[in-house]
Amino acid sequence: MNKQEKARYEARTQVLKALAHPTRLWMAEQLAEGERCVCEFVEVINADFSTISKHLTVLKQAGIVEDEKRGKQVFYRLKVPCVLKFVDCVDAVLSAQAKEQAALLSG
Amino acid sequence: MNKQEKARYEARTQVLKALAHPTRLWMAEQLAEGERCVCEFVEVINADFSTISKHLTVLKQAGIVEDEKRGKQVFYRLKVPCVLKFVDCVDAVLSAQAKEQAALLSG
DNA sequence: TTATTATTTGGTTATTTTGCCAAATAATCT
DNA sequence: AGATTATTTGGCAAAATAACCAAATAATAA
Repeated sequence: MNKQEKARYEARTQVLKALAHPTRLWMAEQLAEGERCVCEFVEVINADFSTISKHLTVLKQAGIVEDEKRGKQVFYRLKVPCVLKFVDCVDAVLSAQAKEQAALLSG
Repeated sequence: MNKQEKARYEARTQVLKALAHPTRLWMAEQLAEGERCVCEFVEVINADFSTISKHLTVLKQAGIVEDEKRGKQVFYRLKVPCVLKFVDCVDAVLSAQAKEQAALLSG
């Protein structure tokens, strides 16, 4: 693996890392249904607003979301809809694991 | 978000986290082409063999790969092929970002 | 202009992750 | 049995991440 390849894998990893946090993954899914302002997340998520803001910054820097300021509020939008498809595969992994666990217990 | 929902997002996150490391993502992609024994990774990846073994354990515990011991060697296989599709989406994110950067520089 | 609201940024601490080394295990070979 | 090879496990130090608080910014309202 040369330098260029390595750089590519590190870039990919940044995107995955951005989604690899419960709050951020949840927010990304919410944004799939339409834009949200930071204040909406603040109302629903049980964390300091600075924490939420920082999570959104992580998603933004990863290129997953974009933001727009309108008045006093900042709205975030999902930029890359295919992020959703992640979840289907992840759930496939989880259900496969659940089946295995069940088989181990019963048999 | 209730407890059950929260647990679900944490489980999903575990799978994403497992892939969110350059070495692990690369190994997962290699395994998509067919099984590999640990020794093959050790030859190619510039890291201690214990490090490589631990990375494979992370992938295994996330339910992404499975292992089989044959003789002295342990072979790993990709259990959930859809993991590959991650990469397509991730690359879409990256290329969108690259375009933006280019636009910023030129305009 | 001052006050208020919405959000980001800086700083600090706690937690998690990573990677190496050394030691333990397991299978094969002599 | 003892030696060798392949891999995992335990432990530790360094690096990265996460969450909170306080302070800074920005837009609007009074």
